[in-house]
Order: sequence, then C-alpha cells, then structure tokens
Amino acid sequence: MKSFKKMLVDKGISPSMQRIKILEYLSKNRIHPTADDVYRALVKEIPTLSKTTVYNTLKAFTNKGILTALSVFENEVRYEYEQQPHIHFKCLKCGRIYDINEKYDYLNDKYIAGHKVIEHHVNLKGICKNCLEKEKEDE
Amino acid sequence: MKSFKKMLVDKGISPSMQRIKILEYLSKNRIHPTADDVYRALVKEIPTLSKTTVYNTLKAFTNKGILTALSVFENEVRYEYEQQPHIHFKCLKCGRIYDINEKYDYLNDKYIAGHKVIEHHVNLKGICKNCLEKEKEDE
DNA sequence: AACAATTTTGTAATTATTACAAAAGAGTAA
DNA sequence: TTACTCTTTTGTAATAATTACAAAATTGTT
Repeated sequence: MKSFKKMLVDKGISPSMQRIKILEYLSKNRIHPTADDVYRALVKEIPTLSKTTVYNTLKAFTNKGILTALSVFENEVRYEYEQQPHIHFKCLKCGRIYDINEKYDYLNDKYIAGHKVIEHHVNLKGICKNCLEKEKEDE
Repeated sequence: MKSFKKMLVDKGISPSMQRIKILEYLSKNRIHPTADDVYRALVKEIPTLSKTTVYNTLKAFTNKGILTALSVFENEVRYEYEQQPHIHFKCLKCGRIYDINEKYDYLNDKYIAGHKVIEHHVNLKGICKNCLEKEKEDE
C-alpha cells in the first residue's frame, strides 16, 4: 500500500507531519468527520495543532481530489477519503451517516439539460437499520 | 388558485401578515433563496421585519411540508416551494442552482440496506449551459 | 550559517443560525 | 370597553463554522 507520504508527494503536496496525520486520520476513520472532528482527534497527538491548519489542509486535499467534501443536509461540511462514488444515507434519529454502495447511473461527465455534470451526489435521509430495530424493541 | 392565507390555515398555521408575505415570496421567486435573501427582499416592504421571524417561519413551513430545505454543497440552507421531487444542479462557475425535471427512481418510502428512506436528494455540480456557451464565445 | 520559501500557528473577523425575553398584536369573556 | 390570555414578532446576545491575516516556526538550499 502506498504510504501517505508518497501519496502527497505524488499529488504535488509537500508532506508535512500535520498533513500526513490528517490524511491518515481520514483514511482510517471513515466516519465522515467535520473539520472540528479532525482537529479534536489530532490535537491529542499534536498539541500545537491549529484549526486553521486543519481547515487549510482539508481544503487543499479536496482541491487535489484526495478527499471529497459532503453537504449532507446540514450546515457543516464533512469530509471523506476518496473512493468509488456511492450513496450517502443520513439517519434522522441518530445522526449517523452511512455509505451505501448500491449501483446507480453516474451522471459524471455527462450532459443533462445542456449542463455539464462534474459531480453527482445522492443523499438519502431517513431512519437507519439500527434505529428501526430499536423502535421495534420498544413496542 | 388557493390563496396563501387559506393554504396556511389548512396547514394549521395562523396566517399572520409576515407569514403570508414569506410564503408568497417563496412561491413567486423560485431561486432557492437563503433565509437572508428572503429577509433582504421583504424588509423593504415590512421595515420592522426581524430575521428571527424569517428563520422561525421558514423552519415552521419546512416542518409542515410547505417548503423544502436544501443543502446543495454549501454551508448555508436554501429553501424552495414544495413541488414534485426533482434534481438540483449547481453551477460551479456562476453559482446558480437549477431545477432539473428528469425522471429518476425515487427511493422515498423504500428500504435500502435495511434503512428506511424518507427523503431522496440528487445534487449535481458542474458547468451550466449558460456558462458553457460563454466559454465557447471566449475562444 | 544565512537566506528564501513554505508551512503552521494564533487571534480576530465574518457569516449563518439559534436562544431568549420583552414588546406587540389578536381573540375572547365579563 | 376593559381585562386577560395566548400567540407572534422583534431585537439583542450567544453560538458555531469558517476565513483572513500576519507573526512565528520550519524546511531546504547555497
């Protein structure tokens, strides 16, 4: 597996310690964290870490296509490690965001009503499996 | 056509002047406005209007299903007058949001990976027809 | 070691939104 | 009309996410 360091170099980003740690965190914690989540997790290891660094780094990674920024119905941005396009499901009860790897017809690079599509996001909202089961138990 | 006043009464919302004007604005301006857009447009007519009223009213209307709240890739909420489910397209160049009435397989009320779907949003990002044409002209 | 370029840090500012209590308005019964 | 209650609106202050920006630290190079 390609090291995070090498990955950054390949993308033309100089691999500082902070940047490597942030990338590593996103790769190992597939929980769609906010910038603040990333900061709170890493400041334990890097006590001098600054939020501005986190914001700058997440933005830079997103621009380079290393991460994807999500707006799943909330007014805070969440990030995820780049992977195959997939569906996001947000539970209205517990707030968790699930990845759903169902097939759908990607419109990326296609034209629709004359508009050129670059990104195609599918966001679902509802009650997740866990919460549905809990509801049943409570009956 | 049902009056805005009657529409509110039917939904169990007492039809104050502010509420009627806000609903009327959303109905007549299908531009996916933010709360601030609504405020700035209406404060001309209603100089005493408060932003809190706008926020409260938009939230109440959304809860009653009169409006839909969108998070189309930005960290600000936009609102639209309730209508058939449709696709949203956000232009990366001009920032405009277009409604696209293409057919797609609505997952509402269905189950996917055991999760119950209540809302299904499709958000596209790209370059809109207008901006594509302008790009061509500039060549 | 000295220098230049890059990166990180910390603080202040900005923006969207919410909390909350006082003021205003509307409806109703005496 | 007046008194009373309930609802809605208003205005201000607080919160939360994000950005701006300049100083400090780090890195690589001569």
